[in-house]
Amino acid sequence: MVKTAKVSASHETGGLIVHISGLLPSLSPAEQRVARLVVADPADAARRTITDLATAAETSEATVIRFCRSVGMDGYPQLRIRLAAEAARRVEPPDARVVGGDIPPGADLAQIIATIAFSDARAVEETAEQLDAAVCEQVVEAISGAGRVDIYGAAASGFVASDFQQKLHRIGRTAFYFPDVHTALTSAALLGKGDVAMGISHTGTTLDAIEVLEQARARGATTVALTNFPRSPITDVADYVLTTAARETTYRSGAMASRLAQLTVVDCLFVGVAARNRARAKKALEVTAEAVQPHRVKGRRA
Amino acid sequence: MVKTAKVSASHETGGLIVHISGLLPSLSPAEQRVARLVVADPADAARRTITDLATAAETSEATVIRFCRSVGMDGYPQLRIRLAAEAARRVEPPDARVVGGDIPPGADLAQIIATIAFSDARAVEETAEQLDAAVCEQVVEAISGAGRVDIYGAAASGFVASDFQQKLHRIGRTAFYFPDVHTALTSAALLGKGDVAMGISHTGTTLDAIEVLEQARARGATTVALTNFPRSPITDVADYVLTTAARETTYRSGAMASRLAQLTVVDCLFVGVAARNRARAKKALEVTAEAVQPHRVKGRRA
DNA sequence: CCACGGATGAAACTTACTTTCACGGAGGCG
DNA sequence: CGCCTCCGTGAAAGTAAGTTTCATCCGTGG
Repeated sequence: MVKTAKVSASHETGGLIVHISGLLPSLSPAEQRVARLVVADPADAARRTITDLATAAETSEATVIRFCRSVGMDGYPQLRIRLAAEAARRVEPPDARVVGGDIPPGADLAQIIATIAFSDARAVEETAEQLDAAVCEQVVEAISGAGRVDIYGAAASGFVASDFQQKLHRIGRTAFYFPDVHTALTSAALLGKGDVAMGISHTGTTLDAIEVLEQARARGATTVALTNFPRSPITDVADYVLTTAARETTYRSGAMASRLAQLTVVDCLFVGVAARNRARAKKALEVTAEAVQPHRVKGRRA
Repeated sequence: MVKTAKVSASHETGGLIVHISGLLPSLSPAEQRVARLVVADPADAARRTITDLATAAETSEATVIRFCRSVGMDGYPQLRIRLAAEAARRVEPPDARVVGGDIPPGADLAQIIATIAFSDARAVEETAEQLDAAVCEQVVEAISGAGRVDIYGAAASGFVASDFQQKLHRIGRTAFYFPDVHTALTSAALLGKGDVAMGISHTGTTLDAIEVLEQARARGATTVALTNFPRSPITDVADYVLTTAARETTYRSGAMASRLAQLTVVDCLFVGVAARNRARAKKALEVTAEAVQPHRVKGRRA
């Protein structure tokens, strides 16, 4: 558990708002009220005094301080300053009404496209911003040295898991993805020291993924979690925690932005692993590309 | 105090640093020392407490307050916040070397992350920009009215296809995805007028996808292609062509940005379809979300 | 039903910020 | 030449903001 402790130290710059929204579910009700105010209008919050903000959130100053600590700040003044900085950096979204998070009932397709692209792109950028390079590095190292890598994810996260599996496989690393929990658990039971198990769950509450990591950990394997919520249950069973920064809107079950954010992280890990052994990875990619050549139409593409 | 009065009105936003340097000569010696510190490193000044800054400027807190008033602020906290905001606005452009597209051999993970995030986010944004809303609208309409939707994609595009299938399924539309060409062809043969077949291929040269669309078209189904290359072979067999805008870099076989771009398009179509029948889609999402509830850890994510 | 633990706000407390005021030195005037 | 005035200055008092402590409340599980 010690190694994950330092994860919190990352967030030195940027992504504070997203970071807060990520922590939101893990906060107590009163703190959530504060968090919502802050997220809704960071610039405004930065202008307020602690008493003022406490009143606005219908709570006490003490709770506001607790909130500050919960999101990793020393105290209120620091939060204020970080919020001011964050707010200043903010790019004005194309259409405030649309981008507010939700898609209005009467929206036409052009609006929908703008909204989605905005939140998708933001998720990717913000995820990268708050990603802890040190933790990534360790995960890359673990994967590079692993005899075997098991990846698990359900539903939408399953695609991501599967995508990562395919990528690793293509550069010659032994990786598995099992859509079925039972098979995954069986496989996890066969992992050992030096192997890696990775669980992907946006909410971090998917029982199946947690079980798989637990099993893998019990066998001595290194466990990695990829989730949007830094304090969700899955992080309890992970040696390394990688977080995404997606604020899903309505249709959240559609898991749109979160999925892109997860893929971004996967890309980073993939390139990291590939970069560790450029020659071998490059060779593997060329060979695999050749293999599918007969399935392509020759000639123009422009 | 009269001299400073008029200054306060202007400079509501931005240019604070410049403003201060302009006023510098008109300030008293002790205030100038404060001003110089502030101008030299606004971000650092924002971090300091008033006592701290006073000590650093070898003066008293009172002078710092006077300085605040001299430059038109209400008090120290306001100055702090404005400085933080100002400092944050100075965005340093991402490392050109990294962002150029390719990843240099000696790159560390932080660089890799920045590069990937940049190209991924760009792909998403640019794809949305060039996406033809009218074509999307027609595709959405076709899918909404379809008795059945067959989606085909190979390898990386297969994930996207599968993702789309799952999404449509979740909102109650009959959609299929077959990882196997043979099965896909068989299925395509059973399509008819009013049905939709969608082929996803980054290069637009994947034979399998083309064959599936050809088959579907021959049966009277509406065919849709999703590709990065607007004039690639697959577009010849498609009634509607949707394009992505991803410029893949090295490791292109890794299909990173292209995949995100494809997913963005899929998201747009999905939301478009869902928006056509909000009530039904919402209901379906709720029901499906409930269905997996037992597989989640209960309680808040602490 | 009780014991427990977490969440919460009131109040005590500390620190940061602001104001007041007295000192000292520069310049002006008698 | 000396006194008077005014401005800049920091010490110290005063006020407001932020922080800690602790008693209470409420839901949970034994």
